[in-house]
Amino acid sequence: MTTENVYKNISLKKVAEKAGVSIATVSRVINNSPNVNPETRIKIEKIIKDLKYTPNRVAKRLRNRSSSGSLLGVLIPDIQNPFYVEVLRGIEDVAYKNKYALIMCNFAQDENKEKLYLDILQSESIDGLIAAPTHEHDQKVTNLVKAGLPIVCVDRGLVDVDVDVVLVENRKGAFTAVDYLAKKGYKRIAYISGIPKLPSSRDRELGFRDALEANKLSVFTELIKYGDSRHDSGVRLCAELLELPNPPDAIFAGNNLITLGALETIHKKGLKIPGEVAIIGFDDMYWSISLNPPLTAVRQPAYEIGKCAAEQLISRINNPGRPTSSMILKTELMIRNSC
Amino acid sequence: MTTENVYKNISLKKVAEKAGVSIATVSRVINNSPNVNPETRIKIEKIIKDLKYTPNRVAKRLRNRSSSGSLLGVLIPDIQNPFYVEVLRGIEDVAYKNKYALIMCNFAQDENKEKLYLDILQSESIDGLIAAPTHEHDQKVTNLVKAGLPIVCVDRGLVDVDVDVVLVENRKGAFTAVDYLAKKGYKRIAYISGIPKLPSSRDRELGFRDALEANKLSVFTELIKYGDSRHDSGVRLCAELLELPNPPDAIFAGNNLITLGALETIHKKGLKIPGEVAIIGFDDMYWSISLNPPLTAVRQPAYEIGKCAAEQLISRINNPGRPTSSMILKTELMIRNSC
DNA sequence: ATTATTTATGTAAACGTTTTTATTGCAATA
DNA sequence: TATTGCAATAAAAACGTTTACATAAATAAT
Repeated sequence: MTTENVYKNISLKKVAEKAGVSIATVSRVINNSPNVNPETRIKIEKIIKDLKYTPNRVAKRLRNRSSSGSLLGVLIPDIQNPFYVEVLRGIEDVAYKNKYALIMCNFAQDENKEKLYLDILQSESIDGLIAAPTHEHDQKVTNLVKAGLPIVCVDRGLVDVDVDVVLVENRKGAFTAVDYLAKKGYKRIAYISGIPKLPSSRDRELGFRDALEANKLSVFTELIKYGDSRHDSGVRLCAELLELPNPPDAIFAGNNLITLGALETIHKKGLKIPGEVAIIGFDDMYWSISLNPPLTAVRQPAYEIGKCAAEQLISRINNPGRPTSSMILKTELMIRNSC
Repeated sequence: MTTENVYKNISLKKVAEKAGVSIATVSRVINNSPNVNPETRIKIEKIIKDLKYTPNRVAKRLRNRSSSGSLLGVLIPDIQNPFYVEVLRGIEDVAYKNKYALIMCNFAQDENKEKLYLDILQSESIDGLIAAPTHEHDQKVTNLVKAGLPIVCVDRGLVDVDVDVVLVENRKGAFTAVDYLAKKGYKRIAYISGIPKLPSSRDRELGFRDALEANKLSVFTELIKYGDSRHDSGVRLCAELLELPNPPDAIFAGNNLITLGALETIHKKGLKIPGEVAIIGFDDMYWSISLNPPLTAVRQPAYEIGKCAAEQLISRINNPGRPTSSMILKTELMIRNSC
């Protein structure tokens, strides 16, 4: 049933034996505590090298509830979304530099899965967590924050508790995009929203409405569609829009995956972009230029988000007392040919 | 300097106290071992529920070198590559179903980073590893296999040791693609290869050559370019190809990222696809249809690869003695409009 | 010369499990 | 009745660390 690995690492004990010294002393040289005889230190260091000793991170974590340079959790909603992949890259780079390993949890927008993963993370005694919670009132994450686990939220904040957070200017970014559309002369602009309970979706909708108002365009409620932030909902909702008796002349897509889905639908219907319908996306991808047509989109600095979040997290781990901070990063309009 | 989390989980001890019983007994009901009084069991189960006890996975792993349902390592070369993201999804789904958490290690084609990550993984006492090693002779991974750590290789095998492996028919897939090109009448077909020391790159080149030969086309060595499997090399090598005095009329791109890079270059030069230059890719993406033009490509069942690998791994963990197996999955030509 | 302080090291407890071994009480067997 | 066997449980060791405490020797202070 259960198994046994043959391989076994060198432990402190082995090193101590070889050096004719107690494990405490060896531990001290490893964590270079003061008060160890320079000669002893050198001798032990040599043995450590010879034996290729590496400390056991599991034992370390068991002993020290939070041990420096150990394990970070990452809880993301959808690893198929290139945005989160970029965020992950940013996190990973920083984590690696600081000798943290990453437990990756992709909860696929499933709140049950999220809960289970959080249990696992807690039970793995992670040192900190970067999370994009399912929504602003996420109980489980909120509780963890309250319990004192270092946490940084990305893409979406938490409302019932004070927590570090890294976001982008969703409202402003959306405004820029839709304003651009309006200035180009489009009159019937649609919005395909991601999951409406997400603050990012709502903020983008606000930006969308701001821009329509600023340009004295009316908002047509039938042109606002709410989906689930995934590719299929882009496909489906875009079809619904285009089949309207009076379809939109331009579409603002709420995220990456929705944009791709919408493009798919438009192409399937054989419509010309931007001639018959224009499209602008929230979220840029490095291959947006190779899309048909090259996509105009609001770029989120995804890599930066991940990087900042990881830095914030590590800073909090090292200094749990410091006041919480929220970083709001800027977006950028990447103008190409889809509108 | 170091920190202390306030939060602390319920331990076996607490449960045992509450139940007026020894921790051994509690442990027994948890792992439902036989020989525990049904009444005691019920009583303890209730307390476990009341106290919301969850076992500490760290302690578990420390005690049992390999404890069922704990930690798996994933070592992948490039998380920016959508192919690996799909593989990861497959792995993650299976892992989650079996209560394994995943430590994600993205070594970004950097052998040093790979080594460091492997050290970390080992020191985390992972139960098993899914890896796409840097090359067939990867010392570190080879050693781990020899040491008895359950390992499954994906995308690339290991040559100095017997190991489970999940691959696709690279040679045949490449043949199909290039044969398709040839049958369409293209005469000067180029190949942009990924890292040449990877077996997958080499196999795809073999398939490429097979197809040229089968169609009585000559291979022009100046039309075979070797890169590093990344986006930039696609951009660069495609440019080199197109600037040749006698440029190719069709390009077979060795992977995902290369295809995207090549597309970028072709578009920058304002060439018509497939009129002025055709392109066919190895690796399909779910949004290939939205590219300009919709991309014809060889589809690897990436999700399946991940799924199979994870299943193989778990099966090996539960049964370390079983003979190694290699699974070779089929590819599929997705015909669209880029050639 | 005596006491206090510092320095280097060792001992042992603790983290939360699993598991081997030991200890009960009780029924069954002789 | 004495012995054996079994079922249920407890006790304790082990996994590999860190660290508070103890000890001993060496140095400094009185």
